[in-house]
Amino acid sequence: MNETFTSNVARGSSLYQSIKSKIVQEIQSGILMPGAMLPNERDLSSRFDVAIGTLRRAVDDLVAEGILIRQQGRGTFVVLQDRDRFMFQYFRISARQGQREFPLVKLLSFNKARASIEEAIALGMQAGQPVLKIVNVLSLGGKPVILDKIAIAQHSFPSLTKEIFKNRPGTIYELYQIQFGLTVIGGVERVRAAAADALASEHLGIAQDQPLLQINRVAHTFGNQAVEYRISMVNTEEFDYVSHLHSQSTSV
Amino acid sequence: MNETFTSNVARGSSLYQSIKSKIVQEIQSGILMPGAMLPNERDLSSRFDVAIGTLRRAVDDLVAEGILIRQQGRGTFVVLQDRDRFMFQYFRISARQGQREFPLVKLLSFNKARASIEEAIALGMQAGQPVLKIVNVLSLGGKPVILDKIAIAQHSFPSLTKEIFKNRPGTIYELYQIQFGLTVIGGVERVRAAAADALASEHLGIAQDQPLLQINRVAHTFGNQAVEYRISMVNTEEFDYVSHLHSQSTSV
DNA sequence: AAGTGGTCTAGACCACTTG
DNA sequence: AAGTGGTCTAGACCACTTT
Repeated sequence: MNETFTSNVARGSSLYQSIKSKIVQEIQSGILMPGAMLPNERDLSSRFDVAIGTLRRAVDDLVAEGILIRQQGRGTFVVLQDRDRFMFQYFRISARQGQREFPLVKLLSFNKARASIEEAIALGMQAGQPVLKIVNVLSLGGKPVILDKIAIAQHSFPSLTKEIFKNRPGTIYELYQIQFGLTVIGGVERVRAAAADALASEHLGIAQDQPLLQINRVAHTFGNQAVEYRISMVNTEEFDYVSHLHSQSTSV
Repeated sequence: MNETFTSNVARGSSLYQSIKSKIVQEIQSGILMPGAMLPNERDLSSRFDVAIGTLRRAVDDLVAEGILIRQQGRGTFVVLQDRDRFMFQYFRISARQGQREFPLVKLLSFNKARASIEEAIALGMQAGQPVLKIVNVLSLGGKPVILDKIAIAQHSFPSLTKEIFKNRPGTIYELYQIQFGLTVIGGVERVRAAAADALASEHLGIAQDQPLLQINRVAHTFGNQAVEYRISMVNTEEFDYVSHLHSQSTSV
């Protein structure tokens, strides 16, 4: 009944899967910018030549995956990596007693270097290729609590300079998304305990060998492609890493 | 058009929400036992007097929440807290190099005690009320890696003895579910770094003051009611706590 | 009032699993 | 072959937000 579709052999095999892929492609290609509103569901369903229920099924999935956001009465939008998103999805450090708080981020260093084996594996590249290495200190309640060491492949961020990074108006992931077209849609974190090294000791104002939480995060964009490798050292004297146990799904 | 419904003023306000509640009630009341197969969707939709799409929407939600599981061609089942479920949802410790592995659990102690303030807050009870305190050592690859200290309210597990606990055929959550009708459906974990104390040092075979990962978990059943408070001390020399960052939902 | 997403219906047909 | 869940249709009407 549908002779006009072009390539329904996208992902999985069902119709709504292929519509998901088409919407994602429009985001990746820049047709749908971060924060942009999608056409309404009736229009979208007729444009894709499917029933509205099928269109909604596709959008349901993308909302569940954190790629789109629906607001009844207003519209459906491409997710923006703003502060709210950051706090909701990517910042799990929370005061043991008291409110959740947005951290103050201070740049310590911004360097070009060659990827170590560990970084190369995490970022899916060859060891020795150029990476940008950034170190930040994050403060909560006025005190330095987290030391973040970020590694990103230089070829993904060709024009990024220390000044651009430092003067970004929003979050780091917002910079990736708006300036470089790389939308972070998820990540995997491996958490362990480690003794504070000299750098952490100095910038977090703690004794060397104090137990810290080490979080190794690989953040990825569509197609499970790695965007950033980040090692966070967290002083958990007054803060916890909070995680919710629920039945996962994972896809895209 | 529907004059036979009894109490659609259950949760939220929509029809599918009230059907969710009815199914959950049948699980809680024991009409639907863990592992049991639900009637097929056509029967269920006519029993609840709704369209099949509405019935499916309700079941969709319960599947996403980890309460039901669908298997195409076979049926829909009440989730059983077996080993697969445990590994999938509740055991996030993974070897840094190598396969994920089911731990060998060894009982260290099983005692009756009075709830500390911390335990009382976690379990939603009064400090000083009776709790059961259980200590386990979990081994991976033949070596002791995790020390688990469990606290549960005695009034929720009236007939539980050391022998019953020790001789359980399956997982701990399976015991809670089948013997005591308490289905764990989720939990919140607060993770931090801590130095090994004497008990951890002794049973994990490590130096005192070695950095360990401490995981404080409150596991809950329907209605966000706390079932268990568990503190895990993990030797992360060879293992990580693995967590996936995705857009959460949370409900029930 | 107009425009958006949210709920619900009443089917048809497809894909998968099992006896 | 019979039974299960999965996909898809083509609407109607409700709830919410904005102008």
